Amino acid sequence: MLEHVRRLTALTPTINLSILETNLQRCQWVNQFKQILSQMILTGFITDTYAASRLINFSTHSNFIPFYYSLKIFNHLHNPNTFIWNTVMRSHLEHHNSPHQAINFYKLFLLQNTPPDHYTYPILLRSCAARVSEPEGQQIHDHVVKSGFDSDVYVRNTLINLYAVCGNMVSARKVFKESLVLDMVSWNTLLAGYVNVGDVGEAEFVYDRMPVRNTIASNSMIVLFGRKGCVVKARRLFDLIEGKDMVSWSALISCYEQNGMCEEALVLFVNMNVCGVMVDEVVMVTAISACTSLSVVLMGRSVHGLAAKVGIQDYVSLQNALIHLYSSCGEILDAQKLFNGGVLLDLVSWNSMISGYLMCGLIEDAKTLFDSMVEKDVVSWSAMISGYAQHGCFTEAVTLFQEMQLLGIRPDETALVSVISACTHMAALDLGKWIHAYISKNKFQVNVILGTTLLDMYMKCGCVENALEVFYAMEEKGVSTWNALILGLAMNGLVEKSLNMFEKMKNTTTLPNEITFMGVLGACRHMGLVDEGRRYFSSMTQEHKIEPNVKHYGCVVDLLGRAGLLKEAEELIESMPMAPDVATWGALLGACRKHLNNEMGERLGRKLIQLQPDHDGFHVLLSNIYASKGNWSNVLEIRGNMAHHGVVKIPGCSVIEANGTVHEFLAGDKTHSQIKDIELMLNVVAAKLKIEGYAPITNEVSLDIDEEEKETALFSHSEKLAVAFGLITIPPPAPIRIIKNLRICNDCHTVVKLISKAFDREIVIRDRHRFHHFKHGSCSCLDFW
DNA sequence: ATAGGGTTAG
Repeated sequence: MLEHVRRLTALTPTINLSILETNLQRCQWVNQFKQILSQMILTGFITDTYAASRLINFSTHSNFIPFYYSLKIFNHLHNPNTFIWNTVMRSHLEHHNSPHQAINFYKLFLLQNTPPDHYTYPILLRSCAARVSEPEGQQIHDHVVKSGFDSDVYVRNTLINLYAVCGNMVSARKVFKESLVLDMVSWNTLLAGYVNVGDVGEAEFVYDRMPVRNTIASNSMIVLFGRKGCVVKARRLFDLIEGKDMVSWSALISCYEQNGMCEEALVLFVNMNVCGVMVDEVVMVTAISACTSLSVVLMGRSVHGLAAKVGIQDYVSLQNALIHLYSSCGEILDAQKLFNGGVLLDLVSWNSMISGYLMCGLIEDAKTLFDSMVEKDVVSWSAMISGYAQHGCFTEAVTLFQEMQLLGIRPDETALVSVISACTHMAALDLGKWIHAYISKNKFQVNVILGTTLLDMYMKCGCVENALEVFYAMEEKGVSTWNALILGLAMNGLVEKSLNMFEKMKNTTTLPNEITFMGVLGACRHMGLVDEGRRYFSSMTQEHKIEPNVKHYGCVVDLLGRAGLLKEAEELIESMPMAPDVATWGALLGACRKHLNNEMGERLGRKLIQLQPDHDGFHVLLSNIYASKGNWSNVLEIRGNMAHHGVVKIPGCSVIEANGTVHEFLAGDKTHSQIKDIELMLNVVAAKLKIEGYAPITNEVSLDIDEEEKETALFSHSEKLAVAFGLITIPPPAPIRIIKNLRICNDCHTVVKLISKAFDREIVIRDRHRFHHFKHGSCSCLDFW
């Protein structure tokens, strides 16, 4: 080592201040720096405090010298002066993102009996501000007062900033008021504090009383107006600014963007370029974000091109925004190209790419990338879990959540929401309850989204009591919360309570939306409240100015149809501004059958089968109409057509009893004993039905099932029907598979309707899409939202 | 030396 040093110093035997300055100016590599350092140690020049401070200053400000070098030099100094201490502390704060270390160095500094100067405290106060740590800041404030630097205007301004950043405007204002000297920075800092806490009144008060209003102050006000949704005020202020700078434009553009006025944001961005104002990566990120919201990939490409032209395309934030843009617009290859070619990628880039893949449905690619990550954060896990949940991979979502638990990573709200929604879809009540307990145990804040998701889960799993508990415990409730409550109660048959809750909602400031009215109209339908249904329907359009959607119409058509108002129902269908969906027509056809209006039923049924021959529902509805009149030859004709069109489906669903017990019915991982109960039930029904003299139309149906389908599910719907009519015996239990995208078919409906009639028992069946509520041999459905 | 603008998971 010593030999090495000697060899190096032999090249430049002497050193003094001017040689040091020259050498440092030329220094571009770590080895050159090492050479200078060795020389200084060997000549003893390092003990010259000023020379040492030049060396430290250089090393902390260069980007090629590792920070531990600076610290090593620092440790070798015998008597570092205040300047050197300040340099090291500032370096921790500014270049190494460790304000905590800056404060630790201050503690060492105090032990040295070296007096701090007026540069020392601003550095420390900024460190506290960076950590948003008011108690630490308060301590430094005490030191400031003791050391007498509290009259320094720089120190006072950084104190105002500290309290402002921590949101303590009382203290910020106190420091401001007690200042003998106030400059523009003091005013702007106080103003920025009120902007930070979102206090428009106080901010305007300060802004109006400023002796001089410069561009920085006006820009702050634009930001505030933008955050508060006062777009017009922001624009007016922008137009009044004499010397608009890049930040003024940037602030207004992001004001538009944040308030959903993305076209205006882009127009302003183009204008900014036309006016020859310089653009940087910050304003470009905002512009790209606006392009993403509007899905205008071409505009995004031109911003990308501009960034390349200006030479700032390598900024990580810009690349991340572009990855997000391209994957949102389905241009996943462009996103991938950016990601693979990115030089300076960060965690956000990886997370954006993962969510980009997920957005495009490339689940495997997302998982591969996720697995290859060396360092994952909560966002990575949440993105992956919620991606799984959104694509119906509920088992995978839950498995990944459990993996995350095993690694001891605390999930965030997104992960919890996603996994609860997976539980909702799978009717995995036990796991859902476990997660609820986990949330309570770990003191997670149950906010609107999380609370609503839990409430929704309990409602959709039939646990009304638990759902209500969650509802009442929630401090803040959003429209989605009320919707989950109102719809959930209606779904579970508590219709009166559902309507009561809607009346309660009217007393709050939360306005109902189209989903709320789905619940309300659905409740009226369950109860057969024709007048109320009509009234709510008109209040939705008249008072609340909500355009009814297909489902709203369908609901009212069903309500009218059930009440026997077939003509009115048909007229409503004809008045619809959009094409009626299958359920709407189904409601009217079902009503025709119930009210024995064969003329209308046959007319509509024949028309619909012609329009949509591949839909099993219409065939069944028409055959039911014939069956109710005993026209068996017509029934067989329609059933034959069904087989011809290949529309016989395999069903699957879960049955939820009023007490919340969930039975997997026809599919799902359940024990044989539960199936046996159902078998037993069906056989009893079969016996009853036979006595009542139903015709065995199921002969035909069971023949329609092909061998392949038989292997897929243990209970095909035709077998069930056959069982119900006592025509065949149940085959020995085979392993039951979970069938995805379960859908209750019409024959399954028929069976359960019969059960509900025979046992005079209400049954609620839930599949992936809706609740089926069976009562007295008829069924009404409420769709999920 | 202290004051103003942006992005990612749902």
